[in-house]
Amino acid sequence: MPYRRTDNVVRRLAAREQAILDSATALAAEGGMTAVQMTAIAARASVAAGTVYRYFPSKADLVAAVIDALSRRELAALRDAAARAPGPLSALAACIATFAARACYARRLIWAATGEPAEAEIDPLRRAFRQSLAAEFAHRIEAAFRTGHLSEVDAHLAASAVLGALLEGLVGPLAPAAESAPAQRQAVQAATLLVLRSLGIVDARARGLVAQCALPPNERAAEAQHVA
Amino acid sequence: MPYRRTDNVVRRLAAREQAILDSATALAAEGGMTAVQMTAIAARASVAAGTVYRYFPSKADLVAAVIDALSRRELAALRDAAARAPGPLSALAACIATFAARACYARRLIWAATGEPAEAEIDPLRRAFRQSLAAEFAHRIEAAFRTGHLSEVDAHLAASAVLGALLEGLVGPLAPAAESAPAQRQAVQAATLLVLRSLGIVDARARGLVAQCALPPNERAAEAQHVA
DNA sequence: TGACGCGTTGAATCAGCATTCATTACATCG
DNA sequence: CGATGTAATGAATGCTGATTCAACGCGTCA
Repeated sequence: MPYRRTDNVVRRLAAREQAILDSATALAAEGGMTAVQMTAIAARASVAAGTVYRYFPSKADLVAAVIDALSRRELAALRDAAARAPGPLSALAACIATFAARACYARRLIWAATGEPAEAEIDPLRRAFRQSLAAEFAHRIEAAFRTGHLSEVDAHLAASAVLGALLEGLVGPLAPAAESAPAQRQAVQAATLLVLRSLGIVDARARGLVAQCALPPNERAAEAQHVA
Repeated sequence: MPYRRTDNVVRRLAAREQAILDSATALAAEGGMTAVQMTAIAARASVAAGTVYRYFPSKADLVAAVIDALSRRELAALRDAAARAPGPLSALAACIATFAARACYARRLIWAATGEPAEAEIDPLRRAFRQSLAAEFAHRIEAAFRTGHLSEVDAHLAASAVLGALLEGLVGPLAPAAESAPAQRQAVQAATLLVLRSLGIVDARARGLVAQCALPPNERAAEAQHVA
């Protein structure tokens, strides 16, 4: 009878793969892309360097998996936030505010996955990540526009600009180091407001939308946990 | 009598230094940061690898010089555009539109100098470049705010967001490849409009400002030359 | 239990580039 | 024209970090 993998073994293998993935993610979140090195990843996952290659054929593939997982989590959160909203306009606002808040909490990781120096090999992955975020925004922008709530804009351009503004304003190296939680919340709201106004939503209304989006603090904390 | 450098020689040395600088800049503009390699730079400047080190102690210093020169050129252009404007609000608009237009023309170079993967060593330089651009925007935003033309905003945050929006919308990899000159001009105007609105300038007024900023085509072409 | 296959190990290998330096070519000067 | 100091050369060196692979150990099966 041919060799078969026990359930137990299958589980251990899966756990190990996850451990490697987590290790890589944690390193990225703590030290940025420069800290994502095969030996470091292996060490952190309590595994030998060669073992990593049994699970991921190359570093690029591993990083791809990390970014892919992050991408799925973030997109799901955005869609979820949008789905809870009563209409297209608040869905758009919720989407933006949610991204801003989450990006702020998982700042280093998001920056590593979108903006930081890295090998050329993995650049396409980061592009894909940005692409999907922008596409999500574009989708919401178009929906809100169709119901007549926005100035006419090129949704694609606007979505890119929104993404860039949030990333640069909140997670990039120019953004001030996160001090207190309230300060951070305020930054998130300010950024969201800017972005909503850029889409042609008048100031007063934009402020209303931002206020609506604010989640109760404990719920936000819970989300932050999940991101980390 | 001690050895002295003839004027002629001094000139040749300066020319060579400039050639090296130009070579590095051209490589960055054509192939991005990955193409900026010492041997390639040397070859393009018709010089041996070692020679580059007579002029720049390390690659980081050379890249620093490239970015510094770019930074000075761009900042000068922004200040110049602002100085021509009749008041703080149009100065702000001019500054934004000018950056947008120039970034669009020197797209690859600007992207290499601000957003693209690169060695960790030179990351601080890129940060400094972004920093000075953002500072220039912040300065104009504050001036315009003091004359009461803008919504209240955190100038620093707003400036970062503006920079991010323009970079992501116009020069980053998500931005559509530049087709025709008119298409590009339109993109520049659309991006400028978005950004002005984000600062709380109402749509109609923002459109007026954008229209004012449009330069006659030949003048823009001349500027583009200078950038390249 | 013994034979066998799969997963693991980690030191050795490989590759890409920046950087060095012994040598060569050239300028300056008496 | 030598003598001497300066600039240029480019093959060799060094470093960093991904990737490989022969030896090993553990789990599976008869």
